[in-house]
Amino acid sequence: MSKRYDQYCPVCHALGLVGERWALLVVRELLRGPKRYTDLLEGMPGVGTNVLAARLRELEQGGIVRKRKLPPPAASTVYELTEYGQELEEPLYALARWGARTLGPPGKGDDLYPDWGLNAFAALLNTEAARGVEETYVMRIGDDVYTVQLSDGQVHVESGAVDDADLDAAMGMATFYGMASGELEPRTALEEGRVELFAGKRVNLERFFSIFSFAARDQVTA
Amino acid sequence: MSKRYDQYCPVCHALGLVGERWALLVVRELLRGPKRYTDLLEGMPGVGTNVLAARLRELEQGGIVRKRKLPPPAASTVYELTEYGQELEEPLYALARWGARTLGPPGKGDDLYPDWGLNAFAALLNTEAARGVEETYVMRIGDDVYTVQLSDGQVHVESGAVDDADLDAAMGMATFYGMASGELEPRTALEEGRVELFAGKRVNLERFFSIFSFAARDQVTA
DNA sequence: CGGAATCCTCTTCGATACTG
DNA sequence: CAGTATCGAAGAGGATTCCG
Repeated sequence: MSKRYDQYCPVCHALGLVGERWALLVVRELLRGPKRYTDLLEGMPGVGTNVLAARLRELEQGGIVRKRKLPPPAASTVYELTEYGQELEEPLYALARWGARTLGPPGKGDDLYPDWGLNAFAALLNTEAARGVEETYVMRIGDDVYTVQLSDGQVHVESGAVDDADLDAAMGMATFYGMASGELEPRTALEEGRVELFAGKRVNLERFFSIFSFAARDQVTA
Repeated sequence: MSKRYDQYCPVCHALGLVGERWALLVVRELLRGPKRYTDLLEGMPGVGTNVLAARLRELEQGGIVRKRKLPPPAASTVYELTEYGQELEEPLYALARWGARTLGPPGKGDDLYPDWGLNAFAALLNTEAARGVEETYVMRIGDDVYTVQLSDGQVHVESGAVDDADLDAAMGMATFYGMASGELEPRTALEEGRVELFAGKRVNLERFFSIFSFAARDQVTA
């Protein structure tokens, strides 16, 4: 059984469900779809198989994660978030934005986890600025390529590029981080040649980073 | 030193700062103002003095908490949140709302922590519904009385009542929880005599709980 | 009396090895 | 592939003690 805080309080209750070490990382891994036990192990370096098993058991008891067996051809068991588990997206992204403010750009030895962008763009989305915007962007960051679609106030992200994007830009990770954090002006980055723009520049970088950032969020929400 | 997750990721970084046991409860305690070491101990039953001291040290190193000495008359040291620590309000409240959905109304043996409402109303605030609203409410819940002022999209809560409220209502905790969660219709609660309305009923309960709730939040944010 | 450091026991973690 | 079993190391919780 997981440790509890003996106090009647929503925060205590929430922490009783997902407050233990590794628990929220399991949620992060599952936010973008079901995964197998082994994939989870791989996505969370250092976890230790027994601890992962224990967390999954606790999360399952808490109604956050569900175990499911895939039909025969690929008869493996996967873990997925329940509806209640999916609702952790907002709190988790809020925490991620907060953390990103002091994270700093990645160094060369830092390992990004695969498909980091799938969560990143969703987390950075400024819902107020995105209202009514119907656009598609291709962002090529380091070795990763993402297509970000904005429609009806919702964001949809997937790996890879599409042809008819309103903006198609390539840059390094540190450059992206700088602009998303507000420390680096898109104009400056362009002048210094740190960003390369491809076909379909109907939308400029300023606009993109006014919608996706973790710096402006405070002013906007406040 | 606190345990870390060896992965370059905002969530990992955030959890490295406030992911350890008791850390977020310290933040909860300090959100509404500075507190002394002993007050913290009291507000977090079960913490153990060494663990609290360790957490405070780690939070101080992380730039989340600051230690300050009060001037001579009451020469005691207090702990307070830094600006960066204050920015945890959004993530923490998001987590609290999520937790509240499965918390259920309090039983008789459950101890509410003192001044729970100061955080609760701020956490439940639906910013979209509050836009442009300039009103003051007095909520008498169980033995606690709070004045909730809405102005300029911001909420201000304090203990006690004022005279010129737009709504002044008294109810039990379970009734309040039911209405805030959306499980209990204010109309029904009134018919059953579970809510008592006092002078100044210019605003009805429906309106109040359309602004303060954790049930409707998902539809609104989505 | 407020603000801790110390000591002790117990649980949990992380790593490796092993099994259906 | 999907875990369980085991073991040393680290951390939590509780009580006591110390310092200003």
